Parts: sequence; C-alpha cells; structure tokens
Amino acid sequence: MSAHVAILEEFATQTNVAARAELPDHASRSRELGTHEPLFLEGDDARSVFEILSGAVCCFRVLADGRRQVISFAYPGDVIGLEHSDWYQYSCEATCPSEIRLIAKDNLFREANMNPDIGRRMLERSGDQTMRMLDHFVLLGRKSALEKVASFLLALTRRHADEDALTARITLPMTRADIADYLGITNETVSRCLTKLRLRGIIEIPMPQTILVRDIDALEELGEQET
Amino acid sequence: MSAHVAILEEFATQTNVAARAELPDHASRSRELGTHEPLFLEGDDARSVFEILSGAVCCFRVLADGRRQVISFAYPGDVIGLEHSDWYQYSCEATCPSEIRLIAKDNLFREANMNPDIGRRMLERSGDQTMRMLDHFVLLGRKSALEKVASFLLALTRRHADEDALTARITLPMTRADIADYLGITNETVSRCLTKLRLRGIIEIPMPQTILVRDIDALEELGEQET
DNA sequence: CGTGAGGTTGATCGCTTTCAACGGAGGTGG
DNA sequence: CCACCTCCGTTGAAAGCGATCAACCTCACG
Repeated sequence: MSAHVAILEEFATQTNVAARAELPDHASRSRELGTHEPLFLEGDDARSVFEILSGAVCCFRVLADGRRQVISFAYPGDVIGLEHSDWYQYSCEATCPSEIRLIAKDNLFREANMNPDIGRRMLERSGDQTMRMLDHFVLLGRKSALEKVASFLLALTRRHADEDALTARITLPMTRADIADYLGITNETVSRCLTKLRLRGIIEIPMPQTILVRDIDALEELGEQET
Repeated sequence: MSAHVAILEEFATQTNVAARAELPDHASRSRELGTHEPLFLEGDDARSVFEILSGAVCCFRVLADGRRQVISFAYPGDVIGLEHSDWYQYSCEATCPSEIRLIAKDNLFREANMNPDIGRRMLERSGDQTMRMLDHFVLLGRKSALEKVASFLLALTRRHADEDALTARITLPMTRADIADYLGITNETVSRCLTKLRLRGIIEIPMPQTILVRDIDALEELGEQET
C-alpha cells in the first residue's frame, strides 16, 4: 500500500457523507438525473463514487412509515459515496435536474495512486466534514424552527453567495419539503419561517427558489448560537 | 508511511466520536473522574486519546444560552478523541464516577506502527460508527419522544444486556438530563416516556438507574422504524 | 387549456415544553 | 446522630410551538 492510497483512504473514511474535491478526469462517465430521480438507494452495492457536476442531490434515510431525514445536500464540486462500506447506507436522489460524474472506486484509488496531489487535495477539503455533522446534531436536537431555517440560509450564504456583494443572493436547488426533511420540520413550517424572516426585513424572496439576504447580522444572531 | 499507520489513521478519521477498540497497554496513564467532571473541553489541544475503563462519559456541544446536545455516550472499552483534528471539536465529561486511560496520540501511532493487529482491530470495530451517526440523525429529526426513548433503551439493551437472560437488565450510568440532551428532548419528557413504557408493561424500573426490559418486541416496534 | 406539483397561508390540534411542587437519596456540618 | 441542603427523579397544570388538515395560488408542462 503506497502513501498516496493511504491518504486517499484516510479521506474516504473521514468524509462520511459529502465532501468537496477535484477528482481526476479519467476513468469516469457521467449521467443526467431529473428531479427526484434516485442516484442510488440504501443497500445498493457501493461500487461507485459520485461527483456533482451541476444541480444538486440529497442523501437521506426513510422510516417504515415514510418519514424521511435528509442527511446532507451535495452541490457541484462535492463528492459522495466515499464511505468505507460495501453498500450504501443511505439513499441519494437529485433535488433538481443534475449532472453527475460516476467514478468506479477501483479506478479512483488507482488514479490517486498515480497522482498524490489528488489524495492530498481531497484530504485538505475534508477537514470540516466532521464539524458539519456535529453542527447538524445540535441543529436537529436543540434549535427552534426559526433558528434551523436561519442556520440553513446562513450555511448556504457562506458557501454559495458572492462574498463581494452587499446583498447575498442564494439559489435554493431543492424544494421546501427537501429543506424540511433536512431540518427535521415540515414544509409548511419552512414556508412560515421564511415568511417570518421576510416580514422582518432579513431576507427577500423574489422567486421561491431565490433568496436575497438583506441583513446577514440578524441572520447570524438567529442561527449562530454556538459558543 | 507504513501500511500499519495508514490503517490506523483510516480508523481515526472514520471514527468520528467514539469507537470500541483494544489499545496497547504501554505508554499510557489513567485518571479518575467524578460525576460531571470534564475530561476535556471543546477547543482544547487534542494531544490525547482516551479509553473508558469504567463508568461512562458523554461528548457534547453547548449553545451560547446553555442548550446542550449530547453527541454520544462512551462506555468501558470505547475510545474517544481519535478525530483527525488538532483540537477537540466537542466537550467531554463523566456521567458517573469513571476511570479513564489517557494515551498520547504520538505514542498510540507509534504502537500501531509496531503492531499492525492494533490498527486492524480498531478498523474492524469502527465499521458501524458512521451508521450509528446516521441513525442518530433520523432519531433527532424524525422520531417522537416515545420513539426516541424506546430507541435509546433498545440500543443500550443490545449493547450491554445479557443476551441469554429472558429479561434484559440495563443500567443507566447517566442522569435523565444527560439522556434528554442526547435525544433532543427535556428530562421531564424522558421521565414521562419511561413512565409510559412502565405502565404499558414494557419495562420495569426497580431503581431509577436500572431498567428491566420485559417486552423487547414492543420496544422494537416503538423504536425500530427503519426500513 | 387542463393538470399536477410546489408554495403559501389559515385554523385547529396535540405533543412537548415550561413552570411548579414534591419526595427520596446522599453528603455535610452542627 | 440528626438536621439540613442539594441534586435527581417524578408528576401535575398550563402554555406554546410546530404539526396537521385544508384551501388557494402560481407556474411548468403536456
């Protein structure tokens, strides 16, 4: 086992659900997914790793009666399915029309073996993954609905918005129900919280999928209760 | 980097919060903790790894206003602090009088380097860690209070109870408040749910810290909604 | 142009929280 | 040795927040 593979495997295990990385272009093929089309299902053989090229996907689990918990969203540049398990432990589907690159796990490890920079870049990008999962535990267990929605918008803003712009514009590539299942609330409550934030002048919603953040400080005060 | 170290690091990153393992006896010292005495705090330099010898500890995060979310409990045989981070990303304290073995990270990696079995054993034991975190996301986001308590008792039963006994006896080495912060509810609600289970004849509570599981099937029906 | 999915809003219900009181166990000091 | 105190667990009453049920709207699409 070479050091390069070691680094890559380290990355693979640390990255529990989704991580950003630049993967090699070789030995992969891509696939188009429509909204709500599954990429893989819980229990499937975990032979591939997936890089989101465009659109977005969500990883989730469902209970017997249909209740669903979204574990994470993945956006362009993110990679999912890197867990060290022989079968996927959650399902994954597109939340909007998306383009996904499939990479055979075998090929990926071979690539990384030849190019140490790949593993290194992946490792660098994965440092905050565990922390994000801890944040999500706190969010699910201890935050109110309004705080959950504020935290979600805040995270999206920091990740996707133009940092130069005075007013951050974020696009929601998923439905209210997807957001609700991620935050552990209902889609109606998501809607009501967004309206509440809008009426307080903290955000604007020119289109259902577009949010303008007018008062990032107020959003932080609501969503950022961390010590 | 040798293959042994690679496996150990792999383990360290996959094991986000707590994992079972047998660590080498050398190069370590032990420490006694009283109830609610901290083992380390979020932000401390992560120089050591800890093995629970007796008692129990909980890993948790707190919000600015004091709301607390317990990430995981660790019992004798469990190891915590193996994350690949320079500082602890959560706090940890004893939930009852406990004995902890401290292991310098440097020494641990050196040990594993000399004895590949150590890394291999740790890796074997860590396979279910990610799945447990996924289960906990579902529990926090989508289960009712009664289902949460049932799931918690079920997990404890499977982990600690005599498998031969007709009636499983489990000991709770933590307070109701600790359980509540783990399940994302209040201690009063934990109490009420335990009472409800008792009145239904599913469990007995001879002492506050002792639970007898009388009807494991009913407990599974309540707590085990997974598909 | 009809249809269905997604989003918003309203009204009501109910579960969980909050506030409060009480009892028991354990520890401390008079 | 006992009084006292604090922590923990339980239970009750009331309030509140989010869920549920339902109606209506817009928009994309066939």
